[in-house]
Amino acid sequence: MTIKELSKKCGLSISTVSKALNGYTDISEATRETVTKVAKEMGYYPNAHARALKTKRSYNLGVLFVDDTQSGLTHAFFSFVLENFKKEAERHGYDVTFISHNMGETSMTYLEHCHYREVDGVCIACIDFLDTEVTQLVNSELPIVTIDHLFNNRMGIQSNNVEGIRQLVDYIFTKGHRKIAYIHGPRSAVTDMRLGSFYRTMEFYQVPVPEEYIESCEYNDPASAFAATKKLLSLPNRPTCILISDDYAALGAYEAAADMGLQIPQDISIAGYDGIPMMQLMKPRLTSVLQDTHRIGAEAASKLVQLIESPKTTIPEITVIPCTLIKGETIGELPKQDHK
Amino acid sequence: MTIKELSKKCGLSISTVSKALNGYTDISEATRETVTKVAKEMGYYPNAHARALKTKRSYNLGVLFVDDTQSGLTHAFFSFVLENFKKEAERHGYDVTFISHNMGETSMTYLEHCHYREVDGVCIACIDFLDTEVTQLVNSELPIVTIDHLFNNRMGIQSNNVEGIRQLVDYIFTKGHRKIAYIHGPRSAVTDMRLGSFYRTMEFYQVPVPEEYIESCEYNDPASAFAATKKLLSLPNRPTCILISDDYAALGAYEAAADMGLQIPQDISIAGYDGIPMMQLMKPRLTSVLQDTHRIGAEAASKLVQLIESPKTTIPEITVIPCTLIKGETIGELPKQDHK
DNA sequence: CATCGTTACGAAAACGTTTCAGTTTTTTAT
DNA sequence: ATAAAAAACTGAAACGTTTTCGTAACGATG
Repeated sequence: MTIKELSKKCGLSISTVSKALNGYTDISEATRETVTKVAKEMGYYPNAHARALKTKRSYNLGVLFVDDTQSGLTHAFFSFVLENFKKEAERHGYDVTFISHNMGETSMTYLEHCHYREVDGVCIACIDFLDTEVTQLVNSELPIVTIDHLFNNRMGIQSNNVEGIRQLVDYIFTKGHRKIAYIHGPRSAVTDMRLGSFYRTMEFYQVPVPEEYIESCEYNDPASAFAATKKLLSLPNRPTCILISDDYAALGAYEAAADMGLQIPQDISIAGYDGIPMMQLMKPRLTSVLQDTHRIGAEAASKLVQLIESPKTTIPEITVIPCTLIKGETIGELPKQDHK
Repeated sequence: MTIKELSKKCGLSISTVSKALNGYTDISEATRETVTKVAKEMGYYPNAHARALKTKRSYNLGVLFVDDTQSGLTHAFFSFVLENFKKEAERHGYDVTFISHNMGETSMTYLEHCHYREVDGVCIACIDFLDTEVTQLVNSELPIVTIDHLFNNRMGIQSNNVEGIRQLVDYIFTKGHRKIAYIHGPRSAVTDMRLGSFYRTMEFYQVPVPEEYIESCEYNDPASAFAATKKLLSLPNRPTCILISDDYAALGAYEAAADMGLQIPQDISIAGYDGIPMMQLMKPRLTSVLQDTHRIGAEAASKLVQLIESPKTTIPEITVIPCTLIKGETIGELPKQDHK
């Protein structure tokens, strides 16, 4: 079912049919109607490749997503962002192509893959943003939106990490905790914001943070969080509350506590970050900061589409998505005398 | 960077360059070498759309995946299958495109989407296989592989559900349980196999299954499993062990038990199905049947590629993937006198 | 009636490839 | 040295679109 056959059925030329379908104004309403009608009847859709070849628009959005734990689509948090990105992209008529650098035998750079598939734009998330291949991509002429990292003069979507941590620490304070440890993820823009917000909030409350209360683990990796939690729990001056890099990693903290015979939240309080649904089904329900994966994904997609479809009138901007505290059940209330 | 520019650099015609890159034999080794060398230097890759237009091969595999809970990429089990499918597809030089029926304003059928993007083949998983749009796709001329459902004369990948349930029930029997209930998923090929295997195994042990021990819930839906579990636990003649449709739904059973003040596995035993990693981090670790998501995804991709690349010599066959019992900690040992 | 403006349509080039059917060059055989 | 065969290369069409430019038809205008 090509446009040629369709035009034959309509008794019109190829160009007329094409124009009728693409909203050109030099087509009478009558013929436009018949064309669209016949097209619908025959289930005609313009071939995406032919169209892409001619117009340089593939209606494909690239997604670059490479996490340390190699979880890919199974990522406990980002799979939600991706799902919503995909849904919004489809709403705008775009399909999604995952960008990688090993296609068959030959390996290509991310940028080469983008050119090869002629994606109209790229969403970059959860990756080592300092990787040379990534910066090569960012420095290209392609429309780009990044999630959780900002590049100069590029669209960026950011969850409000500063506010998230602040709310979380605030809440923990109201529960009477002062000895608060933080197991943060590897150095990155996100980690810096959260850790910075943690320090500033603690400073605001004029509570010093002992150096040994700051540990690190991999994101999305319960095993490394398990190790870090055990380390903190073995400290002579043990913290009463531990913040963990993310919800999924927090599973390692549950395990570490159980391993040392400690009850959550009676003996030790913990909190995660992300607010993934599954952790709200745990006993006890994890205290966390809910990131709005729907808005993050959808905004990323719609901003990217906007950038593609109206490059002139669209200026790169950063969009901050608010997050919400989930109180959960893993922060215990400390007796009054322990309050400062 | 088009083939035209490349040919100019090489001082050869377009056709020669094309043939040199595509392994034609009427090209001297010398020129082939220079062409490949220059191509690599310049980072040349043939434009995927132009190539697809000409060759009718897009090197894109469609994935059709629509679950009841609308979880999409976030599906606790299938995201693993998809991730492995994608990895294997990429190894063969194929990208993955998700097939849906709402692209922009216009809605197209699954088959139309496939034609529109000219995917070379489709993997169908976790969907209502009786949907007319799905059968339309299955009856098309496209290479197709299905996961967990078999169509006549089509490639199929199947996890060994019969054996999985058998092993699980066997194990539960050795722990002394006789009053075993099953919360199965909605009617489907998979459900039929598992439920059938459950009945047959129980029959083998000559243990009758009371009708009220069979409940149902949605797959991947803790809420509905919660409800079904509560129902079973409220029975006058309460079962000692409950099988749940899948691991993620089993979270609902943990909750139902806690809700009724019952300890797992002391007061009630439960088991899931799938063996998703997260449930092995729960306390207590869920007893389950581990499906080999790696092999399921990878086999689906490689069989599909085989079907695409050697249609003559490839005959549709069903591939059965073995699964493994995960003993976990959620099946309690019943005292001897309770044994039959 | 000639001219002009509109309106509606069509011819053809172009996008970047692959591939068929030549054509030129080189090698081999006589 | 010449013809034939083989090897190496090239021209051009084709894939299914979009889009520029041209033109036919037609009513309106002077």
